[in-house]
Amino acid sequence: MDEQAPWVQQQADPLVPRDDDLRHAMELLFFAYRDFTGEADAILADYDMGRAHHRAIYFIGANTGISVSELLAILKITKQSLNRVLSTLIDEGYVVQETDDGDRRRRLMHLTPKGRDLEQLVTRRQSAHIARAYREAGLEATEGFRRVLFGLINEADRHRVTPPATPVRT
Amino acid sequence: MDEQAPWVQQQADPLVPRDDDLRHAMELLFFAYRDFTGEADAILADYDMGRAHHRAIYFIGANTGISVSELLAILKITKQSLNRVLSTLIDEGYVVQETDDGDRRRRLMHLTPKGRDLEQLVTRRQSAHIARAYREAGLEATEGFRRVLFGLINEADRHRVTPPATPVRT
DNA sequence: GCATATAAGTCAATAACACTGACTTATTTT
DNA sequence: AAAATAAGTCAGTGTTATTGACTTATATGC
Repeated sequence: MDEQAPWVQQQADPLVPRDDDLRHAMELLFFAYRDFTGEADAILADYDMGRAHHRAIYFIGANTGISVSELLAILKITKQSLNRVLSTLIDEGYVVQETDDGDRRRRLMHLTPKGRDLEQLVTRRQSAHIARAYREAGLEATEGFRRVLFGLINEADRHRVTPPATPVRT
Repeated sequence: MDEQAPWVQQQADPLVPRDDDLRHAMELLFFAYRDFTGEADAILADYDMGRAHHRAIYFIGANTGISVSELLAILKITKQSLNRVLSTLIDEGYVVQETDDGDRRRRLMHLTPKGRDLEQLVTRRQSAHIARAYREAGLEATEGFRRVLFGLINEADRHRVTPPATPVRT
């Protein structure tokens, strides 16, 4: 008796989304994310890197001076997984680490010019993808897109999203 | 000479999104997708399955009678990758294949009751996640969410998204 | 009927990305 | 001085994906 009878399943209240609307949302998320990341993956493959390298480069670029533990909290992977990626990026001169003067246990990371170049190459390509979708959907739709996605993020992690300099609307 | 001078970078035209708005969108996608899929991954781990198994179960459930090649086109993975996952699902009784009477080369797949149960267990949990975000964002925002995500999908694949029975608005 | 194309399945080898658990080193905090 | 924290490292493992070659069965075009 887990199933609802079909004649009461379709809710009149628009604040209670129907099952097929929720399925639709899940599929949109899957396909959009698949195509969005596929673009970056293709570029990174030319550099013998994968998605994990891109994520590290992106978030170090977006958070200059980030520590290893902060980056781990963003990526939600283990230290060992990050280490493999980070070692490569440091060895090949995309990222540098510097000891924090305030707390000498911490290693603050930033991109080298080479790292910045690669980050921008990928980010620009992905930006163009998003910019097109934004233009086609219209300004109001982009605000809704942000609101829903923000709501999908665990509350504890919402503060990690870097907000735009000036909000488009409140 | 790839960079724009900073004093012309901020566009007045709202249809040309700013760089920081696009970065914001990319981060929202990353965090939202991470937390959205994390939920399903956690459930599937109890069944010794991963994300790939879930995707297969989901799309077979959503497209009863789908062929192997159609499923490959949705997942955009190789036949070999799918085969490993599919073999497990068939061996353990979540999925069955039947030869298509019209074209006997094709194997049409559908979920068993056991498969349907698992699919619904995961889908319901994820639905609750989305339903909450939808409710919090409001009806208008959900429409924007859909419009932008749809625009992020490669045009050639947009027809693969199962639309809701009745569109919420046009 | 034969050649070609398509759908599915299979083999072997490989790589990217992730995991667990245990442990060391340096540094800061209590 | 003891405990906690940040980073790094070691060994072993698993999932998801890849490429390339190949087989089988069936359908289609000529």
